[in-house]
Amino acid sequence: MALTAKRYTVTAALPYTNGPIHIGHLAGVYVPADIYVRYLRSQNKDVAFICGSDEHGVAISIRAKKEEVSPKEIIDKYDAMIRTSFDQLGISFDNYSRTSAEIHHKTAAEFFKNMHVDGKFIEETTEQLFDEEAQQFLADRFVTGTCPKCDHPEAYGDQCEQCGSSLSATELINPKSTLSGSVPQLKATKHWFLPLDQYEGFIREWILEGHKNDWKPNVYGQVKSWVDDGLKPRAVTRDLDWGIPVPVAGGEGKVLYVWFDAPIGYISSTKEWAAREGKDWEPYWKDKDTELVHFIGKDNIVFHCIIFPAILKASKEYILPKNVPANEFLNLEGNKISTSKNWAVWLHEYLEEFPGQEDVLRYVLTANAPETKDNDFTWKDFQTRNNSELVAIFGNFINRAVVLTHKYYSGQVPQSGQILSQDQAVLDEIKCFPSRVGKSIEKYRFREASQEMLNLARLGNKYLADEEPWKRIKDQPERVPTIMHVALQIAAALSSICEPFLPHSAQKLRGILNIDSPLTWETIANESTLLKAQHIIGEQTLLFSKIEDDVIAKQLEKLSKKKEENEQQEVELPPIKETITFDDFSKLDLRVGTITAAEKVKKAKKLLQLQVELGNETRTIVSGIAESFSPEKVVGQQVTVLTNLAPRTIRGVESQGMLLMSENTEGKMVFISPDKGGENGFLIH
RNA sequence: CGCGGGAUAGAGCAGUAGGUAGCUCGUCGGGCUCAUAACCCGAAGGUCACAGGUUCGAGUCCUGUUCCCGCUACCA
Repeated sequence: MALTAKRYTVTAALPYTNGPIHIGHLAGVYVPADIYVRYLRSQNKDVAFICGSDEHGVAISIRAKKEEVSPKEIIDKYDAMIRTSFDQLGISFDNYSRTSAEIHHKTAAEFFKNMHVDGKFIEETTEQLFDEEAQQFLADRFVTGTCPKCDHPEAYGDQCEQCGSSLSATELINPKSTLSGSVPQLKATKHWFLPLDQYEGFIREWILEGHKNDWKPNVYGQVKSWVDDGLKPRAVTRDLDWGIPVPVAGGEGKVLYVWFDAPIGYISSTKEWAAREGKDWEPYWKDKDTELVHFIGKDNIVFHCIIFPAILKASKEYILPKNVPANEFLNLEGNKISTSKNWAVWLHEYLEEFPGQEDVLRYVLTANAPETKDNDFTWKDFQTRNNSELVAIFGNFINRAVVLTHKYYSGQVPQSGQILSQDQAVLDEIKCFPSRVGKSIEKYRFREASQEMLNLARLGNKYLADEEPWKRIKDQPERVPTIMHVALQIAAALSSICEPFLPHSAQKLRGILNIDSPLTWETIANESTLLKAQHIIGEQTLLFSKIEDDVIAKQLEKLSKKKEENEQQEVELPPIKETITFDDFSKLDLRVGTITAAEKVKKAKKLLQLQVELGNETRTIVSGIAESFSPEKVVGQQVTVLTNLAPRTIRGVESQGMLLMSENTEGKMVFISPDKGGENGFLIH
């Protein structure tokens, strides 16, 4: 492994300025990226740590329309918020830009133009749904209508929730725009496509063969899945008024697809930084001796491992990422973090409620990072990790060493006497830590690295417990200077080793030990004396403080309040449909039935194929309830059946009727079944 | 359905050249009292999701099954 590259370009996923930053973002991307970068800097490496706000895309445009403000107001608000909170947490970007910046518009447009000139795109005109009232083309998700496969009246343009089939918006019967409610019309529109299929061989060779062993299994597996599935051309332009205008002829009224422009934002941001620092940006993206690393969450894998590399490859000269250490997701108290449901711990709120405890959050998110699978953040765990790891092990060791030094030597590092074998063992052990922690970081195993860092504090506690200077001071006072001397060396080493993980505390610790400039890791690995005899250490203060139960209780209470609010919101019922006549109603043939057999429908996630006994006959009915009930559970269930619904073939099975179902607040299906004593086949009226 | 990731002590996680199952927290017992009731030592606690198979030997390889997450929504 070893850090051999001449320079490093490290990027962290561009946060989307549609909301503030929460702990999921931090654990997945920004904290690990920051640890990695701080580590590189501690090794005196040339690093550019690049990020910025991602400010284009449909979502922002839609949101602006709904709130009746300009997109700019939204992005300005969140960009400012995100910047401040990153800064306070100590995420040490070399540059944090934004994709609405002029330099980015220029850079992205240039990329597009050059690729266009080189014939890297294919152009295609298709018919898409257009909302006259809102004056815009509709993304599939913004169209609803009747599903052509199962007649479900509220299918989305990309997928029907009822039968699970994936659709395209133009297939929907009676389509409706979710923006204005009007009926959209088909309209021809031209778009530019990046023919990813032409890059299949390149991706296969580069990742599937070249990075089989050094990339994380989740990343590698995801890429393999996409490639094996066959890559298809992907549109890189959109009909939208918010974004970077397509800079070639025929592109009027169209913008670059947000996923085309966003990763280029890394490059624009690098340019911005280089200009400010008086550097040349190009080596950071074009020199073969540069290592490019993208920190992202798992949902971004395809963009960073397939689309962006294809763009870089097409533009020549550019280097490809050395690694893309994507993390999995973090849950909160057992539930998925969700911006829309407000189910999150927001960084800006945390910073306000836990002033001076930025490092605690950094530490907890590192120690419990979702590196190999989704993990759960709980406030209880947060408290435990703070109280029994940071406070009890790390902070307490420092405090013991400092208090004893003040007590016995008025704060002066004592001259060590004869070094015994156990002292030497500890001094030797200290020297191993820089490479031990470093190795884990270089392998992107930050959880492991943080625990290794803590082991240095454990070493200190054990050393004090074994040598018992408070006893020796009575029976063997000549031993004590050596013991304290060694203990202080551990404390000094800690002040630097912990820096990537706990930058604020590292600084505080340097204050406590009165160390002016940080010790380099190289010094720690090679020298036995980090704090010389006679050095005066600083005032004793606590490095970390305990978090009491009531603080945690308050956070939990806050969350349960949010949960209640969510449930209340979900109870919002749709309005009563328009009045019908009795004749209309009597057309429905509703009968009591009993499910006698059930099995899953092949190739469908939500469907069960049921045999329903209706007195004189047994019918086959396909129903979208597989996610709420297992086949065994529904057998014997009495149900209400709409028997005169026109038969329809769903996934190759003819369904001869429909079960009446309702849904509860958790989205679980509920049977509308007759009270006890209903008889199969009898009419319901 | 398919594809990808995951399933290991009460909790969170390690464990890929297959060879007596580890770490942290928690629990229990002991020690110590310099320290933020902190620290140190020891112990209990696991049929490594389930079922088969390969092997002298499998958490580790193969097959099948189950459950969770993602691929699919303004979210890493």
